[in-house]
Amino acid sequence: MRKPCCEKTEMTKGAWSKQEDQKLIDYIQKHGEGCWNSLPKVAGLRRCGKSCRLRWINYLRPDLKRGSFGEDEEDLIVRLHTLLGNRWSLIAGRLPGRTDNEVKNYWNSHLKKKLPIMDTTLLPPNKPHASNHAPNGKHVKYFNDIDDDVDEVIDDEVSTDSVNTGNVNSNTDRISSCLAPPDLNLDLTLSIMSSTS
DNA sequence: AACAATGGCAACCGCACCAAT
DNA sequence: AATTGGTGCGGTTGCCATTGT
Repeated sequence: MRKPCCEKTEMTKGAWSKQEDQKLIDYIQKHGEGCWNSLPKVAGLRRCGKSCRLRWINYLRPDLKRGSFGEDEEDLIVRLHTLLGNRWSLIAGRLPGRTDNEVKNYWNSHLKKKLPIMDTTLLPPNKPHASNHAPNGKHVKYFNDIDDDVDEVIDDEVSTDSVNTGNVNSNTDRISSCLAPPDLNLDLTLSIMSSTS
C-alpha cells in the first residue's frame, strides 16, 4: 500500500479561505497548471497538492460555468449516464464549463430522485470493471477510445431531442423519454467493444 | 422560537493508471 | 521488468442552509 500523498500534520484541511484561493490563482496564472505536488510549497500554501488541484479544477478555473444546469445539460447527463454509467469525468467532458464533481453532485442530489422507478436492467453498471469493463481495468483509456463514437450518438440524439422536448411537459416525463428513447442504441458500447478488440 | 430532519455542495480519501527511471 | 512519483477518478463524508414540526 502506498503512503498517503500528504501525511504532513501541518497541512490545512477543510474550506478554503479567500487568501488561499488568491495564492493559488496567482500561482497558476504565472506558472500554469501541473506539478501539483510541488505547487503548495512554491505558492506558499499549507495544502496538499491534491487539494490544490481539486480546488482549481472544481472551483477556481476561469472557464467554469457556475449556476444551475439547463434542460439541455440535464438531458445530456441522463443520456450519457445511460451510456457510460458513473463515468463522471467523461460525462463532464461533454458539458463545457462543468466539472465531474459538479455533475456527480447534480446527479446524486437532483436527477436521481427525478428518475421514475424503473427496471434496473436498463441501468448501466456503476463500475468499469463490471460486465462490460475494458480489458485489464484500463477503463479511462478504453472509454476515451470510444469517446468519439459516443460523441456522434449524443450529438444526434440531442439535436433530435431539442426539437422534441418542446412537447414534453414535466421533467419526469422528459427524463423518462430520455432513458428509453425509441431509437437510441443502448448496445453501442458493447458493439464497439467487440468491433475494436 | 426552538429543535430536528433533510438536501446540496465542497472537500477529502483511497485506489488505479501512466510515465519516467 | 520492476519501482516510484505524479496525477486523475469515483465514492464518501462533513458542513451549512433550508424546510418541516
